[in-house]
Amino acid sequence: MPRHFLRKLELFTRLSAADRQALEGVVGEKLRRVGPREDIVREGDSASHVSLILDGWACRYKQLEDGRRQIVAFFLPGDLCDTFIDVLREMDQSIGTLTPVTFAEISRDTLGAVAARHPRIMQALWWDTLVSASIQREWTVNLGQRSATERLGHLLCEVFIRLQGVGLTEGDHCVLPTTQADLADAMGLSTVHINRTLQELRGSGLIVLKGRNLTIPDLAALQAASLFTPNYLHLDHVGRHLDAVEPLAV
Amino acid sequence: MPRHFLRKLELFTRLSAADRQALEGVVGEKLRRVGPREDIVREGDSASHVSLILDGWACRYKQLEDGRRQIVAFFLPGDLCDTFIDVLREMDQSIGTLTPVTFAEISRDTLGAVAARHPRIMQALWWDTLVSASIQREWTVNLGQRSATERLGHLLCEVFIRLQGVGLTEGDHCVLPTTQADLADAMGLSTVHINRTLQELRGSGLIVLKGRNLTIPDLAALQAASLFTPNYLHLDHVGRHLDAVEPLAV
DNA sequence: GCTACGAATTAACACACGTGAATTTCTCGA
DNA sequence: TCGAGAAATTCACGTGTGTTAATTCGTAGC
Repeated sequence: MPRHFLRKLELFTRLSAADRQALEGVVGEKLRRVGPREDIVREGDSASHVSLILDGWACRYKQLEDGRRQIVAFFLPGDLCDTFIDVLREMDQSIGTLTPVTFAEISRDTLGAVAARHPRIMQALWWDTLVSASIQREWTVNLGQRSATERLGHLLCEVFIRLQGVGLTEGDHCVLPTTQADLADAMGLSTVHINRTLQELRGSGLIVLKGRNLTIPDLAALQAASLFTPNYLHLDHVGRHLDAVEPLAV
Repeated sequence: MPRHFLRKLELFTRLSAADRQALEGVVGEKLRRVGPREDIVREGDSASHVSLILDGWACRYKQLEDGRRQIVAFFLPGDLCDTFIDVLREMDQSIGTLTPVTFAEISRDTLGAVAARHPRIMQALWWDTLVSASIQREWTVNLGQRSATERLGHLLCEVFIRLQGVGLTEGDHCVLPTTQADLADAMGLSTVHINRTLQELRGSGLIVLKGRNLTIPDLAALQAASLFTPNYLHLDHVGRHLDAVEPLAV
């Protein structure tokens, strides 16, 4: 069931059959399905649950008092939403869906128990968390320094490579189910300018975007044009770096 | 010695005398002192060390190929630099000083051992990590949605309150040892525009900035003008939220 | 196949912010 | 006290991106 998630974790470590089985059990517990543009629950119980996206796209966002919205992270299939982190009191940031989404609501107790019995899972979860933090920092760079074209190109590279990591690309194309307004909120640009920028990327042949279908004919070229380097996604880890990544006293 | 650090952790939990003593021992191990505008070491040994800022300001930044620099985080006295996180291979992001800095280089083994024997320290370290992540997300919002004035005002609110948390403010003023160029790199603005924006904040009486001395006569007013809400700093936690924050299977 | 509504696209105009460069002010060591 | 370099400030001008609003396109429902 959580094949994207498993596939992602295996980018980093090798899971045993028992590991995989344990994770599948956990995911089966409580499945939820919601439509597009809905908020995934986060009050009260939020501290006790983690959400694992099985299908569809979601995002973490913050809404300012005057209505401006900033998307600070995209959640793709296989991503864990650490909803539990800071929603303790004020829940300043929310998690909402962009498309219809199927996700598993996992109680932290359950996940904690599994992780305790399966060290590799624990390590993989850690890796995932650290990568998410790294992505967050890269978004800061993206918003702070890159021009609209670079910025959007950078995002498309990231999304494509992340989707690739969970087996959701085919050759040089993938889906891009977001609205241009969603992209605008993520990039800190207006929808009009997102549109202009997409045209520009299309015009220079760096992307082909028809409806929800995105094709990147020459990923290396798009990367170069966007000053994108994939290192921050840390896909180059394979097992032996485990010890270096493992956090304090597990 | 690590009084700022201890003070910060105690914002969140109550440490015993033994806890404090353990931390002080750890910090004494290896002190380092570097000048302004230097990089704090991060190769090879970086994965095995954590740096604790004792005095001075540092930052995490990324430099693009063409020279543009984005500061993605400020490290103030009492802050832990989780250098160990992603500098494993490519070390895409660096940590550098803004002023002369004194810091303790703590081996992760040592810190891990201490944390294992002192659960409250472990929890406090966790809290600190989660707050850092929350701040990072807020920076994304800041760069994406806020105007230059709001953005800079927001940063000043954040810095002031963080300094307050470690006892480095006096009444309504504190130091701001950064260069306008540093602020520019952090805010994704040009130095010229930082200057203009500072003038504007001065003009409206929201700040008084003379040399390195920053006064905020009416913090609430500055907060309002900057759409700042302190909730993301999670200073409202006191002990009893521990269980909710404690991460997976420690 | 037609309707209706959201999404994408386009256009005209405004302005926040960037750029380059000169000038002034600070800082601090000799 | 002076001088030199760094930081701050100011100016003139250019431009990337925002805003508003109209138009076209796509698509789901009837």
